[in-house]
Amino acid sequence: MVVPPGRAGQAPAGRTFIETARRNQIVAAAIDTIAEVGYGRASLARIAAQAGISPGLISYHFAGKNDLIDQVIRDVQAEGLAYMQPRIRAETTGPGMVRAYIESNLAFIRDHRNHMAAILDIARNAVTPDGQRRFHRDGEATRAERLLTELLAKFQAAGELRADFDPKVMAVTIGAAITAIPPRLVADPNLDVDSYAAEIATTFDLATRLVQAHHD
Amino acid sequence: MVVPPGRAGQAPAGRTFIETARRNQIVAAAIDTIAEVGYGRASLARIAAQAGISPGLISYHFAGKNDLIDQVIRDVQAEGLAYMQPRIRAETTGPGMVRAYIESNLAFIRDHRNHMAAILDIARNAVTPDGQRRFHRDGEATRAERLLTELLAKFQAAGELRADFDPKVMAVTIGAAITAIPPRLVADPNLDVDSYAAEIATTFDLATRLVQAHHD
Amino acid sequence: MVVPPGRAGQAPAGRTFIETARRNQIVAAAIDTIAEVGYGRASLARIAAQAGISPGLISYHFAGKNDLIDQVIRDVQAEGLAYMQPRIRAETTGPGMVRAYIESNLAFIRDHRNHMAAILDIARNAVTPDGQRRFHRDGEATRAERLLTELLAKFQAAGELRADFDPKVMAVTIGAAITAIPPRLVADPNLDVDSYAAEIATTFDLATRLVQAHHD
Amino acid sequence: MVVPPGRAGQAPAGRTFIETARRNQIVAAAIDTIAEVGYGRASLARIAAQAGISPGLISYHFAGKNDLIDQVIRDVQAEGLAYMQPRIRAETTGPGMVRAYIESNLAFIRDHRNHMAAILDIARNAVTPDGQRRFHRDGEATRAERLLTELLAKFQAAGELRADFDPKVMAVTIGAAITAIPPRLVADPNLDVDSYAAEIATTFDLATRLVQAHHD
DNA sequence: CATGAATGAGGTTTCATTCAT
DNA sequence: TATGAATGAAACCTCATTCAT
Repeated sequence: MVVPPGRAGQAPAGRTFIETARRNQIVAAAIDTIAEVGYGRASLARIAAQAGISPGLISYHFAGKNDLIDQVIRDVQAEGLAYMQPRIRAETTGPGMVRAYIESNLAFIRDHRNHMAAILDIARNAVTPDGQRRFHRDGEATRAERLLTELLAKFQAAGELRADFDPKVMAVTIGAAITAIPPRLVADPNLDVDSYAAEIATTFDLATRLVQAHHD
Repeated sequence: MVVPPGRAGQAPAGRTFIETARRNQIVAAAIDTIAEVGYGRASLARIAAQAGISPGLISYHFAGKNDLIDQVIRDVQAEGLAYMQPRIRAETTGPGMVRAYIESNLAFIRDHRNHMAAILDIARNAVTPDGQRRFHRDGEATRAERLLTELLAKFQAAGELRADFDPKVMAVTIGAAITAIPPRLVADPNLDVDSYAAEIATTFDLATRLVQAHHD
Repeated sequence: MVVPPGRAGQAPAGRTFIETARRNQIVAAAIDTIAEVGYGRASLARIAAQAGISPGLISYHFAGKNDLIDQVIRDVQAEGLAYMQPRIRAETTGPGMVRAYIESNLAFIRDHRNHMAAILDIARNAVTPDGQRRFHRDGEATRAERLLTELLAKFQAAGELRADFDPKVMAVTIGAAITAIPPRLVADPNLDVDSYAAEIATTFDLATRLVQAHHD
Repeated sequence: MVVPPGRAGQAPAGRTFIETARRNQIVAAAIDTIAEVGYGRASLARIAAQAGISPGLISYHFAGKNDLIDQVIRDVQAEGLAYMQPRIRAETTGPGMVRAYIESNLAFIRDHRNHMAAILDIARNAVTPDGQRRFHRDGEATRAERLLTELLAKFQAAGELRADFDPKVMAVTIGAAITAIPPRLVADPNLDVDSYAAEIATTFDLATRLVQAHHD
């Protein structure tokens, strides 16, 4: 059902081939389960059933539920960045970068329907044993958000984008527009992601491009 | 901690004064608890502790957890619409409406920090006993989203906004930009909502206004 | 809904007229509620709702749930005996007594559909706070059963009934045949109690009458 | 305490040996608990205590309390029918069948003291979550009652039993006489079931046999 | 490596009972 | 007298986690 996570096949130091395969299988099952029923209902028993294994095996391969969830986050983030970064870095103009960021991000979402839905749900809901949120604490930015903020600021400084927007706020806004899509895509598999992408890209192209002299 | 919900003081038919007060107190405690620990961890026991009452008392005043949650949704939605609608309807121009929508929405959020955070979390996470999502099913639009879609289409038809954007996609995008704020505001109470609002309003002003002739 | 319990109107020593009326009203509501939903689901709140009063009022008039239940038993038993005894005592022959016992008992049931259903359900289910059964302990016979046992033995001794049956076993058997009816009558209000009564009376007439000489 | 339910040792498809043993153990504990304290007080916690296990383990092996109760019913019914049917079918005469029905039923009760007491209590008290009775709805006959009704009608048609009794009413009456025994046997372990059986068998032999010509 | 059995904590809910008004 | 608000215990059930095999 799910495209296997990107690190599949890699065997990090100290892990056997089988162990790596099992971990990847479990992570994939976790992604599908969370995307389908939400983080709150994604019990280890359900994830195990999705993977066709016993619940105890998850505890054998991961230190606990949090450890599994961390691996999901790491895998999906790594895969997403691997997909997006070359496409963004290939752009040399400000507007080109903005468009590439949006379109590559949504293309990744289109091709990995459950991955982003899962980690967004995790980010919003996962808690530590004492009830603190495990992610999005203290308003800290996500990794992608920090990258985008830096790029926007760089092209502003180069005079390639409108100078008078706050790059952090714009990055948050663009990020919000993108992260609105995955849950809708899960709920409606026929959603036309590409046309959403084109609309959103145009929206933020207009919002960030250098303003022309004009007559009001 | 929380601004009391808007219906406070009203005693609907068949409810005593004390009952109305208690229900409002419980709804307020639910809003604060959900905003703080998330819907998934907002057990009736925790909400009761927040309100300083026994868990059983919540069941005495509400038919069940779903009934309480429904009341939270109704109260916050009613209060939000009561705040926003006059400010939006007062605008007669397309750009004015877009700005008023964004700014009134964020002003409401600024003044009722936990309310929107709570109902957004509920909308994303609440499920029926059989595991179906109770809200946001099948990608259906929220009430506010439908309203904004209609307004955008109306001003497009009137030639007051750029004609070639999809009003539904734009409404989703604007909604996403706004709903990104409440969790950040909860996490960082010093967040300057007004400056966020101004930035976002400008962003979507540029994205939706009639495009001037210009030289690329 | 229910025919008011028989003691209505009597004001035992130390009880005001209003208090007696209230107690009778509550007992009647308890009978209907137990007959409808069973003893296990007949909470004080539900009985109070059936009576149109508040739950606290029941606690005011009765020392506790057990006290109320005891009153139900006493009232229904008293009323039943008041109806049956004269009809039974009027009979002078053994077979006549057997028939009168069965028919008067079922006539009382026919005219007070919920009363017997309620006390039978209570007898089978009511427990003390420490979990012991409150009635039918140690196989002790009911009041009606003891009466019937004595009558059967008397007419056996008089040579009016078959001598070689155990009067206690026969009383239990007759009692079982009768007590099978009330729950069926509650479930099927159209049940023809009179024809049941005639069949059962004939059955036990044949079973208890003096055996004729006959050829197998 | 209880004779283990009849399916013990059988391992239905998909169940491990241990699981089958545990399920049988839990069913046996449920039977004893229900017979002792009644269905209403037979909480899963009490059944677990009776079995010497934790309450959660019952939920692990059964989908819920209803699932466990259903298994109790199925096991006891299957075992009872397996015991009674051959003994009844072996009889070729009407009076023989009536006697065999009563005596085999009570012999089963004598040898499985708690089994019938438990399922009778369940049948009278078990309800669905919305308060409907789960068994004995709308006065519908039990399985054993239907069987007996058919047999009585068959032998009536064959001229082997008195023609002018209603076979359904007679079946209800015989069933009532039998089901009166289990709770008494539970309350008084010294009850002489066999002599009860002989008395009851004679009672219904007289009530159903062909009436001889006689002089009134 | 892997399973399935088992536990104990915590969830929502119902209910008899008490008490201020 | 009567109400309705309130409590705390106990019900069923889910779940992360541990452990013998």
